[in-house]
Amino acid sequence: MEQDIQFEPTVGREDLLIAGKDDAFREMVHNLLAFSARLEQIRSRFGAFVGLSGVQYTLLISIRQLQSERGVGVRALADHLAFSPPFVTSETTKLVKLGLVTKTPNPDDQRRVHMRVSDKGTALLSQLAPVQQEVNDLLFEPVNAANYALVRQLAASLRASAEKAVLLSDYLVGTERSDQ
Amino acid sequence: MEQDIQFEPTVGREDLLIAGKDDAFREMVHNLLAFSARLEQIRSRFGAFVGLSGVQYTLLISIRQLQSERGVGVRALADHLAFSPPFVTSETTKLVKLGLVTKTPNPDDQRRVHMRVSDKGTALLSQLAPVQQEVNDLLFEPVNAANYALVRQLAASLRASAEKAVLLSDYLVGTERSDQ
DNA sequence: GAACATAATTAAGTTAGTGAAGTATTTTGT
DNA sequence: ACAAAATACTTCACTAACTTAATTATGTTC
Repeated sequence: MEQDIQFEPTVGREDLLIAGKDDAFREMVHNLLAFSARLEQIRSRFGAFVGLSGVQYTLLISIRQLQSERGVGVRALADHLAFSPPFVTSETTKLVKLGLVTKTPNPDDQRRVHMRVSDKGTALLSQLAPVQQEVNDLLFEPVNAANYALVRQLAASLRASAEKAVLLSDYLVGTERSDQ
Repeated sequence: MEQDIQFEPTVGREDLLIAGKDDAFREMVHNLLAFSARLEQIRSRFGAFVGLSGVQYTLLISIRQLQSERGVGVRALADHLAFSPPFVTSETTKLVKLGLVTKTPNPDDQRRVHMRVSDKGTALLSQLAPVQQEVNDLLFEPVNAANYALVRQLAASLRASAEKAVLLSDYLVGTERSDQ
């Protein structure tokens, strides 16, 4: 009987196939997809709590995360979140107008800008902290002392491999698509 | 010295704090965020490869995933992906017009609709399979035979806990926000 | 069988997000 | 030294993504 194979497998590596089928893999991807949709919903709620859109909230915490001593640039932030630079400019400008973020020119390169979360922005985020605690405690309930290190390591390496996968998919779509 | 604490921790559970700080947790969240942004980029590429938008591609594979013998309804699909039902209606109607999806009325309840991926849709997806294989192999490179079961289990339980966390955040934003 | 609830759609609008072009600055090659 | 090319950000003009509100049709309840 050959009819077992319903679809072409969407993954090739033997490690990720079970009895030659990708059902388990697909279910995993589908769960990750749903998880990621929920993360976005939650970010919208967090934003709403402090009067921001979900994206603005995401930008704010990403600036906080990426800002070094000096600050983070528009391009770096856009790349991180997979937004276009103009979009980052326009949304962060709103955050500046709200007084939550500062933009200062990079003294070494006047083209660049350094964005940082202002004191007011930090205050706003700390006002949100109790809500985040409650929600995050529940959201990451499956993560515990026993698997925390592993999950963190996994998150970091998946992020890295995903960056490579984007480049590969860009290449594949760019080339193979052209001869259609 | 008390100055060690820069920000209010964004998570409460002891398991997820290291020396009372949430730095590692925040980095993990930030990595998951970046990962999820890359997933979306990749879905756009997959879509582009077969002439669909990223969302349309996502809808197509989600229909395939959720369709039982009968098919999946608009509401169920909307909930799964956190879209509004009208949006699902309009985008899936496009897929129907492209012949990739079928919509048939539920015989038991004439209000409902059963969506299924058509043969043409299945063919389109299997045409994409080789690209998916290459990209997915790289994307999930950190997942291997040793940790596959665990990662799958984690994906499933995180999805479930995220669903609860959305409800909680809805509640918290709804209530605590009102007295501002 | 009237009142209510639910599923999907249509219509109308907003917001999110992009590409193209522009400005200012820095880098490169000669 | 300085024109040419490259880079960082912005402004502008627009498209696509997505939502809320109202509509239609069917099903449920008492």
